[in-house]
Amino acid sequence: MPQPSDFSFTLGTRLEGAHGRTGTIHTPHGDIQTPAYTPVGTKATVKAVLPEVVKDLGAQAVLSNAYHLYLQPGPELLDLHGGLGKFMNWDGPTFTDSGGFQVMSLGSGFKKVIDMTGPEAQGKVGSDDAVAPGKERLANVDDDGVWFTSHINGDRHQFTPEVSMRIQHQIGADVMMAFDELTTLHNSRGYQVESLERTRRWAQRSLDAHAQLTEERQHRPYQALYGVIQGAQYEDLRRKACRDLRDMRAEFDGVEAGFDGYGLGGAFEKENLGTIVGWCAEELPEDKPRHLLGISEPDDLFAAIEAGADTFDAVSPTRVGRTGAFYTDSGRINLPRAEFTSDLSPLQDGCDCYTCQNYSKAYIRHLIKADEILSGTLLSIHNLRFTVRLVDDIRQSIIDGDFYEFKDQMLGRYYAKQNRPV
RNA sequence: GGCAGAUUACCCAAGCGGCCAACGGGGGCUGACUGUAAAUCAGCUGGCAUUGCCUUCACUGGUUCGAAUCCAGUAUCUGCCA
Repeated sequence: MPQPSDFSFTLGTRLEGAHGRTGTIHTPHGDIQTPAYTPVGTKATVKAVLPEVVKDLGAQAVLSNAYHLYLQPGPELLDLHGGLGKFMNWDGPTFTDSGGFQVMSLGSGFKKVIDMTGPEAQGKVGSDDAVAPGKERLANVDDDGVWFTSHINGDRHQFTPEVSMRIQHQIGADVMMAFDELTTLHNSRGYQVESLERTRRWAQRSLDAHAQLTEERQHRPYQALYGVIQGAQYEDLRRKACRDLRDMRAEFDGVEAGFDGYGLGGAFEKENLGTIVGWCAEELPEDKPRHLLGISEPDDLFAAIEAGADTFDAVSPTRVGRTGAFYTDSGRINLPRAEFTSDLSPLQDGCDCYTCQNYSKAYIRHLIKADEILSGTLLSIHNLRFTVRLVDDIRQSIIDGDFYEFKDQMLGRYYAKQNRPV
């Protein structure tokens, strides 16, 4: 019978002088050495990359999205396949996001665009006027849940914590996220307070629904549930959110249990990302994993790992790759630039990825210019490998005791863009 | 040989007397992208300069206060008729 104890976290090496640590997450589909970056495969595919390649480049897990898979092809089909992993031919651990991100990206995230045309930013984003009136919000929040208008066919769907949990159970990922509301940096403190209270109630409902579904679906391996912490940039709200979720309990077959881990959510400003993660690390239990949602830029990874985050997902490596840019130790670079027209060198000298082992900048640039889809594949592979390797190296530096030296060296080079020959 | 119609910036193409350095594509250049409505999106693309100025719409000449737009001639191209 599946039970919360089927999922666990073992602490490894602690980072001196901070909350950072290494560890191992044990899931029914294998272990994850942390810290770890997990590629995003929203619709049960890491866009443009074969799952075997994702595995070969060192990714330990992938994260998909409940909202997108609910709309298409429907969670029943994944259940029929025996879960997300079997469905997409990924035999390692899997995560799903709850659909909480879409509350923002299809709802208030749109408001952000409108806000930018306001007095403060007037004249800076001329196109928003043209775009804004024609678009409508595709997500509307109330206390019970969120009404989504499908971007695929316009159908209306209500997402509630219970709906999200049912869908995530059907999808069958090893780690699920509680249904939350993601706010933006543009929301007022008043709205953040209101939203956080809603997210707290949704977390309890998610946990209750999860306990019930775990009982109902005993033929499946145990699926872990992370509570998602919001609270924007406010210390009191973040700390309260952590304590609330830390103490939350539900009854699993007569046994009380809480969340199996925690998702750190919200829109972050780079300057205070580490600080916010640090507040959370102080409040959250040390023996539960902490997943920072949607973050993967090198400086953010260092800051968040140092402050105590264990796993990360973000679309950046794949999206940036599909849209023509690549990561290097010296910063992110747009490959379509004319200077690379006949550059026969790999994206990054010394990179061990499949792309760099076999292709030149000039070739991949040609693919982009010629509109060939292989460019997206090759750049995604490189960017994923870059990010996975960076986090692996950070993990090793914690074990070796030279995290801070590695951080200074890496970030010094990465952000010294102005010194880069162009 | 006759008749008709074309000629616009790198390419295609709108414009048919002033609001035109000239719509829109393509191409080119640059930038953005962090729980993916994203193989997407944005800006620039005659020259020079801080509002502005200068040289352009095949060429030459005219009409007009004012022409890419009207007239005449020239060149080239395309149809149709011999």
